[in-house]
Amino acid sequence: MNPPRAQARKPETRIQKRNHEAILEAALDVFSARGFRGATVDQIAQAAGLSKPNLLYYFPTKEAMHSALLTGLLDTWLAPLRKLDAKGEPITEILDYVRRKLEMSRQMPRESRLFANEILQGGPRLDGVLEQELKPLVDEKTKVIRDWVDAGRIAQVHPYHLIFSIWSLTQHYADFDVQVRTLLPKGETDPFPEAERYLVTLFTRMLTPTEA
Amino acid sequence: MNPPRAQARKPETRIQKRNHEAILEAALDVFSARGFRGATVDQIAQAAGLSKPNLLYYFPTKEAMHSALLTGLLDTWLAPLRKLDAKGEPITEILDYVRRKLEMSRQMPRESRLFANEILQGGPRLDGVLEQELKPLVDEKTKVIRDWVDAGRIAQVHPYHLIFSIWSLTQHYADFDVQVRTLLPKGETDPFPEAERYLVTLFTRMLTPTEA
DNA sequence: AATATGTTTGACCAAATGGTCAGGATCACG
DNA sequence: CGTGATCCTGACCATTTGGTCAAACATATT
Repeated sequence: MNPPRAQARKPETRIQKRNHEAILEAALDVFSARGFRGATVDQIAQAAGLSKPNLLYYFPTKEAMHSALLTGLLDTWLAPLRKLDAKGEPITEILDYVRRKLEMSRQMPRESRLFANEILQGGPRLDGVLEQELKPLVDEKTKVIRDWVDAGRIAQVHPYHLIFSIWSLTQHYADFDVQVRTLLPKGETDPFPEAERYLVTLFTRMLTPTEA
Repeated sequence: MNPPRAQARKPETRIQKRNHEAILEAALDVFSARGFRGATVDQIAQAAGLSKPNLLYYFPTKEAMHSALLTGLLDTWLAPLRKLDAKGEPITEILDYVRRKLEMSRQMPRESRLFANEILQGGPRLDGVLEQELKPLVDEKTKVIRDWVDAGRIAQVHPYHLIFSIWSLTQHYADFDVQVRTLLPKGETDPFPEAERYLVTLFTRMLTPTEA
């Protein structure tokens, strides 16, 4: 009778699971393409193949869909950084991180745009997430990088800006996809192989310690 | 009697000029912060200190304000790239371009976000601009870079991806400002000085030809 | 089969929003 | 100072949109 809320943790029925997923999938499509305010519940409903009231049976509000997406995807989104291993070989670790992040831009451009849309507008619906989820992780990993620098295993770099640069360069290929594809010469239909080569070169040159 | 359209090119009165400017200024504020769909004419009116009908006296539609902004700002936005001089010293030229672009992110974050918002959503309101304005300029400048590479004056790099990387890295500090400021340690209130140092290092290492 | 529980929807509502309009206020200028 | 052009606004309108609800429909359980 009552909409299935996330509190009582009743075992989900098959229908619930199916529709829940269909809605989030559709919502990701629409939100990432038009932003929160630009998306309408009707559009999401149509994309999900359900009626509008039916969506609001599963999610109390449009906000709830958006927020379910954001929090649900955050872990996936941060997984590559989590894998950065203090015990690994520094340059390999960082290059692997770059590759994984670029791969995410290729495979999950909608997720990238969802976050981009949100942060662009000051992250009103992200609020605590940055402080509470992202910052601790970044603080931890910048420390790892700082140690590598101090040990002379990679060149002198500002750890935070290194991470920003990895994010910016990799996500660019998802977020600004239209622009990239418009500007690239006709022949190159898929920007990613070349992008990977470029970024690997860039970070190799940036991080390899100079003789002296 | 009739709203001042951009056709007859009548000499603008003082009032027209003042209000036109106030509206565009307000519109930039609101559009850049909330996106096209997220902005309301009322918000812009309030920000401009004018009444809603009065805005629509100067601009026929909300779209018209947005499009006036986009086309009006495009030249400013591309100016730094235009200045890239084929006759200059390659690395200096490129580093100067990076600095100018970063400076624009610092001084004109709203403009950066306006374009970002637009391109993120596939640039529905940008349409021909990318093809007709941006592409020719980029094609021209990538040619310059390619010549530098061929002459061995800078290291081997993919010219288009070099430009993408400059855009992405510099605009990141405007577009993702909230994130950058949230993550940076408390002490560093202004990310830009450190960002400049980081980017200059990065592109120096990236572009300096290797001995051999 | 009866009943309870879960799912779906057409019809509807209130608020927000882009835009209009008739008329009033103000300004430029002869 | 009078008159036509420009500028401005309150009131209004049509549409869109997030959300509600009662009732119908489906499914599981006994």
